[in-house]
Amino acid sequence: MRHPSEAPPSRGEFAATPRRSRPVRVAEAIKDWVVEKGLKPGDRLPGEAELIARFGMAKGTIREAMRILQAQGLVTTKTGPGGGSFVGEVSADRARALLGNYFFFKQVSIDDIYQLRIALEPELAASLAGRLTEEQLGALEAILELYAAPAADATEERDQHVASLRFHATLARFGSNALLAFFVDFMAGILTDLTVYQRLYAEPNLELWRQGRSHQIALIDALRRGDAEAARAIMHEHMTLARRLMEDQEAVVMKRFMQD
Amino acid sequence: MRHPSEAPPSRGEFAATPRRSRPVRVAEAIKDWVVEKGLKPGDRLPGEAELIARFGMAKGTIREAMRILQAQGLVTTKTGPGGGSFVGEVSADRARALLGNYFFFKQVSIDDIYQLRIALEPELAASLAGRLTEEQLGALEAILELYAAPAADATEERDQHVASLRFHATLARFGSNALLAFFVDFMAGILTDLTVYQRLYAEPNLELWRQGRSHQIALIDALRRGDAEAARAIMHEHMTLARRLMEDQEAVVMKRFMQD
DNA sequence: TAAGATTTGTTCGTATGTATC
DNA sequence: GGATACATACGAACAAATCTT
Repeated sequence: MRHPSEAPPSRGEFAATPRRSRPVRVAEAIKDWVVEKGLKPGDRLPGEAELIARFGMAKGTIREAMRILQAQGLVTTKTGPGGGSFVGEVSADRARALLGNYFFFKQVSIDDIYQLRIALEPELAASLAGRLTEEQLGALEAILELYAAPAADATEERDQHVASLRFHATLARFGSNALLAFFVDFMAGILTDLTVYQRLYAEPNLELWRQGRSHQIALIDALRRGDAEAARAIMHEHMTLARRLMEDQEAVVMKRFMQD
Repeated sequence: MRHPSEAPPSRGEFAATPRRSRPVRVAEAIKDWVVEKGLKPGDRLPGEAELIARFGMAKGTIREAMRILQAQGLVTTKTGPGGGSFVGEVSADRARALLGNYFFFKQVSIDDIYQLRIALEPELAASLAGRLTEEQLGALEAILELYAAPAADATEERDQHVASLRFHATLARFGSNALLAFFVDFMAGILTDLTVYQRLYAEPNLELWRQGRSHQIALIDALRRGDAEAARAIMHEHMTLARRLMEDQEAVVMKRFMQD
């Protein structure tokens, strides 16, 4: 026998489960262990050597398990002394990418996206009224400055639109409802990808620029005044306008897998 | 030299990137390759042996790369003849789990969840009015039957509440807007986890049962009649009621990592 | 600056498990 | 049941990154 350390692979774990491979079982065990121990982001995980001993498995197997956790953003790993694996909070970027891949093979239309934006963004705006610091309001105004003048050509138009989406993403991140913030941010991310990779909004549109900008200026004012209903109404109008301007853009989306 | 097959590890990929490990680089290359080739779910990927040759890397490295893709739900793997790796559509379950982990360390309140449900579920209901088949309507009515009688004890109450959440999840899946459907389903999933793992709604509440059920019956009727605005209004009332009944439940959520 | 220690990263060769024919 | 084709797992050595002295 070459593998004397072959512990009885626990035929009695649970009969119902379709029998997963060892690395995924190890990964799940580690997840459970983290929850059980109440570990928090930054806390140390056992090193490779210890895991090899604890699970009685080969190095490669353990490494594959850690790769699974890394791919899901749950642990980070560093080499060198003091290095090792650590519990990691899943970043917003990674969560966006992971979720984006779910929609890769689904057909999502521009209209689908705007159905959600119209439902969510006004809610976000309303819930933020009167709750932003001057610094945060200033950050929003700084983004507005990026498209203070109308775009000269299609390229500049595209850059401005990306910046405008960043306005919404920034607003989302200021929200205290992490769920709402993520969803809004996610959709801004999709539209950003589209503009960058797909040349949406190719035609400079002076009217869009003028109205969009005035909406956002009015929105900042309402937020500063703490007028939730005004903020909601302005955002609703803003979204409705944006959707109407893209009515002919039936394009399906997701031109790539999202990385990280 | 022990590693003569060490091809120049392409020092010229991109200088800016923080230098990822080989497995993640391979995983990203495969993702790009899938997109480039326009592969679809079920299509074959090169086997281990071929990938080893193509990338000039060791088996372990390639295996770690495939683990990353598996963990993200992008490929599935089978052993045996005719086996190998295949492009896989990310399942809704996996997407839910992956996204759920993002919120693990964040504090999400019941109120946060209901802020979203109130914004989204009425929209979903409205967009489904008049667009469901008799079969789909029947499926919804079948779920309603699961709690036709008031719950006798707390356990039964809990089961009924889970079933009631399944009503919403089912409705979500009938939606044609994949984004909206996922978000609604995701929140039903969170609440289901809470009820199952955390004994929420411990007190049988006859009034909740009566009103909730009558809402859902009226909703099905509106959906069948094709009355979008009625469906929206009923769902809004339903959600508002549900939120009010949990106002004291400030509990934070996410008691475990979601598996698969 | 340089050497050493520590920890993950990668490789190679071999053996085992599993599903198909 | 045996042969085949594939993933899965093991183990030992070597490489690279990073911290300490």
